Amino acid sequence: MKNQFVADILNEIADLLDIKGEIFFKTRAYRIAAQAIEVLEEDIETVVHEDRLTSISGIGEAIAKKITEIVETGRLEYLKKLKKEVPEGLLDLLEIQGLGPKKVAMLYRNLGITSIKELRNACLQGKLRDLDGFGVITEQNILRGITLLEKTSGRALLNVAFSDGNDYVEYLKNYDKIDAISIAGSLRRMKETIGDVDILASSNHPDAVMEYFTRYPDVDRVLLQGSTKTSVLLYDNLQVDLRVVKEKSFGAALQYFTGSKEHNVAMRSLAIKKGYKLNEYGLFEKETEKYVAGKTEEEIYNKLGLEYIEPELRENRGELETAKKKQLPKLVGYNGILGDFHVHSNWSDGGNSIEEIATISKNLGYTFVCITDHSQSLKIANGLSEARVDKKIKKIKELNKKMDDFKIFCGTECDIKPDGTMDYSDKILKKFDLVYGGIHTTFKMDRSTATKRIVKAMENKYVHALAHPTCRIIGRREPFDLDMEEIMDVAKETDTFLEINAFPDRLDLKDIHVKLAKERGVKVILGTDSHFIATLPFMHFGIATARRGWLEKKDILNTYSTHDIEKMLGVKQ
DNA sequence: GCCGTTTTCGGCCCGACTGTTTTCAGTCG
Repeated sequence: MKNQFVADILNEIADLLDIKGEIFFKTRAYRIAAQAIEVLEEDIETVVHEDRLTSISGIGEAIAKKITEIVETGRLEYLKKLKKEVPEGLLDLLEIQGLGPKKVAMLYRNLGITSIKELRNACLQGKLRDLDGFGVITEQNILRGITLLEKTSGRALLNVAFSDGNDYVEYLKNYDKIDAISIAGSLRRMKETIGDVDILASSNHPDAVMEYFTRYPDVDRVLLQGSTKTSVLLYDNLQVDLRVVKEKSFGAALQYFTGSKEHNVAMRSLAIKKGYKLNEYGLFEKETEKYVAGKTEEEIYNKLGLEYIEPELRENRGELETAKKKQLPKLVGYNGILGDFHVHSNWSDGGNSIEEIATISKNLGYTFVCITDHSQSLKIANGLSEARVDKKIKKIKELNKKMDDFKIFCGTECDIKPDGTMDYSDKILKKFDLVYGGIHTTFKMDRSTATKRIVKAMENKYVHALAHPTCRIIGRREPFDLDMEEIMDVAKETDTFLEINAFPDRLDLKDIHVKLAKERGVKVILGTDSHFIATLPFMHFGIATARRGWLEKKDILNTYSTHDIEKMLGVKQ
């Protein structure tokens, strides 16, 4: 059973209880428990069977009992009972911006509204304005919220938010009343998807800055405007928030608005334990309210007895404890990668020649690139027949002779067939510098069959690496339900590298699996899966994921010299 | 509902903005 499945149920309970009007702290307890399970690195089933649930912080007797029931029966009576009391459609209403549990409950009790469709009709008929706390403007805002929800379905991919956010910051940098500026929020943490872009600035003229902010050419609509916080919606439906603070609070605010929420809660608790109070304006002595720190993030972390924690680590996944012991990893740098292992050329379904890919790679500062075209059975992608493999190897050999200080590896992304065998014979596989095994067909498989399929591929002695291990496509295809612990163990035994596929809609392995790999001693390989040279810079997002998984240079094949890589892959000189 | 060398009961992170009010509740992050 997936941990996510259990976490989703607990979050659903929290939402339902919220609408029922339960006390805030009870519903929060369910959300905290859900989060604890989401970041859990081991299988929740194992924890249940070994009776260790209550040893997880945030899970007590009552929730442990419910989790046990979910794991053992696949369902939960309590949830069934709640759903009888609270119509399920009300959960959809919570997704609408500006609607929370109190208002949703009000709509249900007074107007019997249980779906977005009914809500829209009620708004259009002006039925909401007579309810306590509602008005004409609320009706209009709800209608807008519904339209937005239908258009966006929530979150943006990292690359979209990254380029929108950085463009916006460049625009703001031109304004002389802004003293300091930074991206904050989940974008600074480089999370795989971004709900909205947070930008933080320091200035002594906040109102003027907000005015300038709202005049950005890509702004469709100003959602709210104040002197500390202003939100706008861009034409591509991404929301951007700007906060403006005084210089001496910039570090505290940056820390606070970078999050994650869970990291901040842990930080605040730690501050309280040490006799301080931490908020977005600074770190203060609890008794005297005396300002202690806040100009930089570093001084706040240090005052609390912690090493500086990189934004990518701030997810409350053990970073505070490790920072206390001064044992945080020295994360791989964004310029620490020497080449891309996963690139398709026009020999299969890519858009560029091997020469073009090599030239651009060299311009990016790389010392190597690996061309990994598809294998023969993937006809739709013009996979290479065995005869064409020999031709391609010959071609790359010739190109390498002409290159100074740059190496083109000849690889393949060889299809792993449903039974776990490879799409090329060992005789052919042997000829490549690097063999990725990758799944491109038959995605509907149960956990044990899918795990066996991948394990069998990794056990092939000519397979060096596993491409996009869970095969997810963010927003479009669910990941394989895999026994990740077994995958990790076999990867370790067979010296198989697991890929972080850097393409923004894959980012596969994802951060928590990367961290698991590191803890299991499994090495990682980075590739963009580019089919056009324009996407080679997506490597940045793969590195971000590596950093979110606590990886250092030594954990990643791409950081080694060409000579060392050849040795590690067993390439014939 | 969870948690605890300040507590097994009484806390639980907290500030900004909006829209509704006429001092505040709800929502958001």
